[in-house]
Amino acid sequence: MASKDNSVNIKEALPKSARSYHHGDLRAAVISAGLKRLGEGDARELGLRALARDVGVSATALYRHFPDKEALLDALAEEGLRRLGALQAQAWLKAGGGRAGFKATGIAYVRFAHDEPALFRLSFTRQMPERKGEEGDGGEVAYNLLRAGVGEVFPAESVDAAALHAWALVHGLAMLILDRRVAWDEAMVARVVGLTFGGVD
Amino acid sequence: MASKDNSVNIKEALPKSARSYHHGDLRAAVISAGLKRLGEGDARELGLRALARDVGVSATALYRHFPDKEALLDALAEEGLRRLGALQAQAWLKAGGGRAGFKATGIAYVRFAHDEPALFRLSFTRQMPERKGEEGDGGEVAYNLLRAGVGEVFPAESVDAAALHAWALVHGLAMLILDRRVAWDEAMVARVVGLTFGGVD
DNA sequence: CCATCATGTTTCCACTGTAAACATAGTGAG
DNA sequence: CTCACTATGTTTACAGTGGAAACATGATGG
Repeated sequence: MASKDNSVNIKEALPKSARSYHHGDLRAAVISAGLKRLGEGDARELGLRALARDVGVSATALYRHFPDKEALLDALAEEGLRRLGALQAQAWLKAGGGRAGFKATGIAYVRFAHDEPALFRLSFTRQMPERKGEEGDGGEVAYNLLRAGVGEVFPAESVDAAALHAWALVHGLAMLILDRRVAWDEAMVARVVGLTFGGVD
Repeated sequence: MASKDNSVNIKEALPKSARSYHHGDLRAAVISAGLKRLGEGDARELGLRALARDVGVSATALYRHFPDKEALLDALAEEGLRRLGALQAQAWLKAGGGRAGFKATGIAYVRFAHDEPALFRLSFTRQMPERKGEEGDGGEVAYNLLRAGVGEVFPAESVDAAALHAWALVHGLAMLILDRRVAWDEAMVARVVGLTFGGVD
């Protein structure tokens, strides 16, 4: 139960702390390094070796913590979803909930994609590992907020369709911006999101 | 002008025809092979070598026709956009234009993504090569249809915002389906698209 | 007929993910 | 305390990748 806990500490891979064999919680360190690398521009091809070098460990050491590279990327993706959820929750609160709050979560979604393009892309451009059913996957916060928001804004209509509509809108906007199909322009984003999410500015 | 013409002939790489040195228009053959491979499931990592083998030529031969792998992928992506545009145009006509036609183009967009996931992803998940300004890029048909449709459905509102809204909606829907965030369900897609695109069933 | 050039082949290299064998460092039982 | 055990990390090795360089060949135009 409590053994498979993720949720990275951004504490720079605590040099000497709790469960520390040789390195001191490598798993967290390598994820942290991966996030940093994704944050900078040199995203594409974050190689397994480069990542290991960042952390000061030899490449194959990572295989003690992840079965393969895909698993490592999955972990990074999960952390991305968690951060997205946190930003949305924050936006919702700051706007005081309701219609305005819902719109704010939508804008936060797109802004996150713009601010962390590599992380966002990694988080979503990845075949879902077919949920077992339980086990939080980091995207939960975002999804619950979505449902709640939809419930408030479209109380009468089909929640399923409306929720999917809202999600697809912001996700498409984010993707089109990431792939340079449309230029980043926050005012424009706000207007477009407003068309569906309603609410005042 | 007429020298850089793409637009692949699907004629199985015409064995003996016009400009045929050793192979007989390899460029077209390799693109065709790439599309086939994308069409089947074995999409991920369509390797340069495997592609060359498909076509019966040795790997480095491809470099006579494409500066590097990226360029090859760009060509495939362009063909994908062309096909998408064609399907949308067809859907528009069959529905008789107008609101219903516009909605049909939206549904066609998502259906294309579902039917050709690898090709769709490749076509869009690729940094735009910063248009020179002229030079059709295959996505033109789709974009023009979008503007025209928006003009008919939202004559009063801001065309820019409405067009972006419509595009983002279908694109997001497509992406979420591709990445298994939501299940493919044509009826649901039609309903969601209808929320924005309006029009009868 | 031959020089040229477009096309294709061979060979090679740096780099990648990862398997296998080995090394080491903490831990718990006797 | 000691010693086997296990979790962690290192070295080495290998197949596969995209791509450069040198060489081969076949069409073509003077």
